[in-house]
Amino acid sequence: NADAARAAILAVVAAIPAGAVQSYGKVAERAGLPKRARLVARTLSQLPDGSGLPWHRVVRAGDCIAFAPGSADFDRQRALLLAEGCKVSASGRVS
DNA sequence: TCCTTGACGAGAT
DNA sequence: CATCTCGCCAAGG
Repeated sequence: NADAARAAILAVVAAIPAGAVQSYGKVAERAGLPKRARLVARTLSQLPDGSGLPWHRVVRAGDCIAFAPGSADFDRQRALLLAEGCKVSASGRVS
């Protein structure tokens, strides 16, 4: 049943509107997997490049980017968010 | 099988 | 704010 959970998570992520963000915990909750934020994170981490999914709209609780500021991943995600109109501080907080 | 590691989260200090 | 402590749980060693 791990596949069903994975599919549910991807579906929820795909449904996040451009310009908005959702926390790992919220995504898990909406996917019917309460208390499974880590599973969401793990699932996204294994996403192949160019999967088409808006993985960058998923952030930590409190709306901050999950990667370390300065890391390549952090910069990638920040750029994608800024590109669709989100305000993201240098520290990674999103509004 | 046990132990360690995380794109995590909430609460207490 | 910055740390810590727990709870959670799939993977990989």
